[in-house]
Order: sequence, then C-alpha cells, then structure tokens
Amino acid sequence: MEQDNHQKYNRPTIKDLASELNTSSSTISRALRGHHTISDAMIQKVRDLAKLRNYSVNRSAANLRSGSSMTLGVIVPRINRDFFSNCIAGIEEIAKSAGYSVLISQSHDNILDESEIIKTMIEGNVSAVLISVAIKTSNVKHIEQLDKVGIPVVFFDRAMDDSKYCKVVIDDLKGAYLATKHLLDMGYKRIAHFAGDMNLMIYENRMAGYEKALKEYGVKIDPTIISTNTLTFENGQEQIKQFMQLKKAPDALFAASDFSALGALIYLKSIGTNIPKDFGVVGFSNETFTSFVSPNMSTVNQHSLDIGRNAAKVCLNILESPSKFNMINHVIIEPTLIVRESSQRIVLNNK
Amino acid sequence: MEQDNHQKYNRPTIKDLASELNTSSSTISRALRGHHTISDAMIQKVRDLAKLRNYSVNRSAANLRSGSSMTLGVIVPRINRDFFSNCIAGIEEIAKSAGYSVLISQSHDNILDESEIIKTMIEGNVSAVLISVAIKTSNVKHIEQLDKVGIPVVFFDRAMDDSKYCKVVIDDLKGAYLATKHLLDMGYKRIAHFAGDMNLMIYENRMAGYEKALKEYGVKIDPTIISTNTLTFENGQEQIKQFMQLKKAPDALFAASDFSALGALIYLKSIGTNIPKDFGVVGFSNETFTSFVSPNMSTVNQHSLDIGRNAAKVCLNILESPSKFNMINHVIIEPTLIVRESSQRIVLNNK
DNA sequence: CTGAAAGCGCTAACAT
DNA sequence: ATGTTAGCGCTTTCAG
Repeated sequence: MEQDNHQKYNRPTIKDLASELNTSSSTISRALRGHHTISDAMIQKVRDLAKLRNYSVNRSAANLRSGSSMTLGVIVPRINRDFFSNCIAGIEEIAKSAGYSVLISQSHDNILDESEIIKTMIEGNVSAVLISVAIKTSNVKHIEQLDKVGIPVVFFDRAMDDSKYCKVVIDDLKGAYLATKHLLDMGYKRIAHFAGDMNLMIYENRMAGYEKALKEYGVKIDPTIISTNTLTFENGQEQIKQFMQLKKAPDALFAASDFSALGALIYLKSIGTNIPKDFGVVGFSNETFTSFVSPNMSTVNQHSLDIGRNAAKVCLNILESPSKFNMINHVIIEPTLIVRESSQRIVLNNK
Repeated sequence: MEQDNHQKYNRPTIKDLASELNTSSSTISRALRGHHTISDAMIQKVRDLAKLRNYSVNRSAANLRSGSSMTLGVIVPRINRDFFSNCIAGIEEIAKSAGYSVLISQSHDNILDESEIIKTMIEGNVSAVLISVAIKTSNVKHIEQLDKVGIPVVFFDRAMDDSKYCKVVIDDLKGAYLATKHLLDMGYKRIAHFAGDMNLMIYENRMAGYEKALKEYGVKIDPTIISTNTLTFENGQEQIKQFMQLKKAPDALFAASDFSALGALIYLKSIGTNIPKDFGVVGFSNETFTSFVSPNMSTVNQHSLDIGRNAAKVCLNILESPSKFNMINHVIIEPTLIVRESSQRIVLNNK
C-alpha cells in the first residue's frame, strides 16, 4: 500500500508494526530494544520494517510508562564560556556512553531563571541534575525541590557550601596559591587581587589561596588592593584604573576571572604599562582568548573537560546505586598553572 | 496526614489532588491550566492545594495525550561561540513569551551528530526545529526526516540552498561587500580573502560580496590570495604565513570568520607587521574578542540576537498558521560594518 | 460549571 | 520465544 495522503503525518506506532507483522506490540517493543528473549530473526524483521515505515519511538509514551527519561539535566550560568561549554562536552561524552541524553539550560546567572529551569526539569522527569549555580544563588530552596521529588543533584564548579550534596570542584585554593606564588617568585612585590562573589565557595577559596601564598612569603595582606565582584571585562578595567591611582599602586594582579584580568591587561597597555616587565598578570580559567591576547596571559587551567566528565560519572554512580542517596561524592580536580608572557619576566636581582 | 516515608518520592498526580478536593481530575487539569469554564474559586482552591502538595505536572503524560510538546528544538554547530549563543538568546526570548520551551543541542559541526540530534528531537516530538547546519552538511536527507513527520524546520544563518525551507539569514554578500569596499577606501591595494566551506551559502555569498567590491573598484580578482576552508584561528595563522611569502603578498585581508582573521592578525604582529599602517584586517561576526584584541579588529556585525528572534518568530508563525507548510518565509537581516583599529588608517595620498 | 469515560503509545508483569 | 493485559498521568470529547 502506498503512502496515504490523508494521514501523511500519522506516525506509525508499535501497534501498526505489530499488525503488519501479525505479532503483538510487546514483541515489537522488545525487538526494537534488543530484548534477549526475542529471536534474532524477529529482531531483524522488526527493525527492517521499522526502518521501512520510518518508525520512531514516542519518548513521551515510553517515559510515562517506564517512569524514566534517561536524561541528565545540565544547568550552567551561560553557555558561551569556554569553561562551561567544555564542562558540557565532558558531561555529554560520559552521558552518551551510558545511554543518557543531555538537556542543556542556561540560568543567565539569574536565580529566577534557575528556579524556572529546575521546575521544567522536574516536570520533564530528568534522571538527575548537574548544576553550576548562578552567582547570586545563596539559598538552596529551589534546589531542594529536586530532593523532594527524588532527583539526584550533582554540583560542579560553582557548588553550594552544603556538604550534603555531591560535588565536583577544582582545588581553587591551590590554583590561586600557585598563581600568586608564581607572581611572588617572579619578583613582583605588591600583588592585587580581583575576587568574585563571596557567596560562592570558589571565590572564597581563591581568595584564601591568594592569602596563603602571601603569608608564606611574609607579605602583608592589603585590603586596599583587593576587590570583590570583579569578574567581568568592564569591572576589571574599572578596578585596575582605581588601583593604579593609589599612592601605593600594585605591580601585579591575580584575578579570579580571565575576563577581569583581560580588562586590567587592556587598560594597563592603554596607559603604556610594560607587561610583564613592570606589571604581572595571572587570570583564572584558561579561556581561549588568554592565548590570543597580547601579551599572552598566564592563567590557571581548571581542566573543564575533566570536571564535566567527573560530574557525569558521579551522577551515573548515584543513578546506578541501589540506595541513591547514601553516597556523597566529593571529587576534587587538581588545577594547573599555565605560565605565559603576561607574568614571565626575568627575575630581578634585587628580589 | 504527615509525609509518608514509604512513598516519600511518589509525586502527587491530578487524581490525588482530585480526591482530596472531592472533585474530578478533569477539573483539576482544567483549573491548573486556567480553563475559562472553571470558576475562579475552584481555580484558586486547586492551585493552592497544588502548591501545598508540591505538585508538578508530568510533561510526558501531557505531551502524550495532547500530542504537543510546546518545545522548539535548536541545533547549532557549537554553543561556545558568541554568535550562536546570541542567536539562542534571541530564540529563547521569543519562544518563552509564546509559552514554548527551547531544547538546545550542538552538532559539533558533525553531520552524524546532527542526524542523531534530529532523531532524538523527532522522538521527543518537538513542535519545530530551528537549525544552523553543520559545516559538512551538503545533503538534506536527515533534515527531510522532519518533513516526513510534519515537523516544521527553520534555518538560520547557515542555511541549505533549498528554497523550499524557511530561513533567516543575513545579507552576507552585502556584509562582505561593505568590508571589502572599506578596505579599498582605506587605500589597501591587494586584499586577500579567507573564505569558508563552499558548500555553505553564507561563505559563497561572502566570497561574492568580496568579488563585487573588487570589480567595482577595477581590481582584478587574484585566486592566489584567496583560500577556502579557512575558518579557525590555526588555519588563519597558517594561511596568512603562506600568503606573506608570495612574491606579490597581500596588504590587507577580509576574512569570512573572526577566528581566522585573529589568527592572521596575531601572526602578522609576531613578524612585526604594522597594523593598520602596512596591513588592514577585517573579520566577520563581531565575536566579543574582536574588541579586546590589539589592535581592535574591524568586523561585520551580523545582529545575532535579531537573527534568533526572527527565526523564532518565523517558527511561531508557521506553528500558528492553519496550513503549516504553505508559507515559506525568507527573512534577510542587514549586516553592518564595525570599523575599528585594524583597518582604519589614514588614507594615503597616492591612493 | 463540572464529571465520566476513553485513550494517547508505550512497557512490564504475568501467562503460556 | 511470544502474547495478553493492565495502566503510567494526563487531556478531551461528550454528557449533564
């Protein structure tokens, strides 16, 4: 029988395939999924027909019946950051290999959007949620909605300071420590710090690493050259301008964000500062542009792909464990320092 | 009654709410959706209880029954490009205001992934698909799968050269023309061109715009300073190196991609070329980094947010029209040239 | 304005 | 190895 124009868009169901093969829809369902109790011959026959008739499964029906969507929900502040898109790539890699789909959403660093997304994910019955929280997310009420309905949550990178949740983070303290220590080793004396939002553990830890290195080298911590909420290009430009007008201006910068570090670097160049001779800069995240900009920017590599992969693995562990909520996983990834031109000067004799 | 630990994760259904209010599930369903035949008092009562019981709708069930997912599927090559993430932002804005969700997927510029994603979207019964095709997508077989099941498709930016589909594109020819004309006006004499994949209309058109400007100024087109498939940073670096070794090396570049333009710019700086005095560079897309790099890079603004908005609008038009496939929409967005340092030199007298 | 009943397409006990 | 049956949670006629 030829295609019927009257029902051109009526997609075939397993029932249709079943009647065409004089068998039952359970057999079709099983055959399509390669169930072991179905004969190879039947599997072949069913799959051939399915292809011929252009059959595709109705996920809504399958999800409804089985109670499982085989989908991981991923929430990030924004998708156009290399860091996050790499995390997502890592998640996709592991999820796909385990038969899960990935649903990507961005909160735009907005807690209302984040809340909304979580609601949608609950409605969609995602198997688990992997989240890097919005910057202003200081309470976890909307995240607890997931607990209430039994959906596991794994935090990555930007985690809440609540040890009852699984998380995959880098050792931010160490990353910041390495960066600051490196600047000190290069002979810089007054190292400024652009921190982030102190709500977030990651920025707290980066600050702590900065302070640890200074202490270790006997350098006094000077609050006048530390600023918080300095994460964007614009904020970085603005802030460094102010710092450079101080009587005791800094001669180096460790920024918790590549973007604000870039803002500083561009400003300093515009006023004729020689980088790295007179001023050293180290950022954080290894955004692609850090290797393009001139001078190339030193930065801390967070191994974003690994963060994503590990977050997905933790997630799958939970999903496959019988008692889903008895295992708390805290994975910590080691950051590495990438030294480029912006901080690599010949060490001065008068160090 | 207190929470029952035995069924802690049994999410309430409309049936549960119905029995608690001594009404029917149809009434609950209608009330939750604000159906006009339900009294305001009842609507209030139902919504209050729903909130109290932490009810959330089961989308799988709703989709299955209603046959509509109210979801727009979006497929882009990669999400970590400002251009695409802005398009997505535009789509999200319009979709959300019309009550649609957005499902984001990336093809990684891989036709197999793209095919796979389309399959998944069909299974998920998305209402429509908005796609910017993978670079190697020269046949539309996998896209025709969508037609077969009656899912409308809207192309944006990277469209197939097949007028039966709706598309939202910029006037690439004009953008390229403006860029090249500008370089000529600045007195550059030998303008090279980094083109993209000639499968894609956008790159074909950019090439055409480049040629149009040259012809208009009586400059002969020289294939030795035109290269194709030069879209990445690395390719740009490599290619400009070769061009600069020619006997008749170019003194300017119009690149169809900001990334390859950046590669060229960085290489030229590394060999001491003075930009823009001795060499002019114009890119394409207005990626964020173009305004950071030094010298700032001139580029063509594609108005990515508008592309996304328009693509979503075209999509909604189709979905709301009774005869979904009788309207072909071709929207063309006007690009604008952004002149920055990399091409803005004092016009020489010997022009 | 509300209720009863049917069924979307699929999966999974249970039967054979 | 396959068929029968029930039902996931919702929406939607159709009837009051």
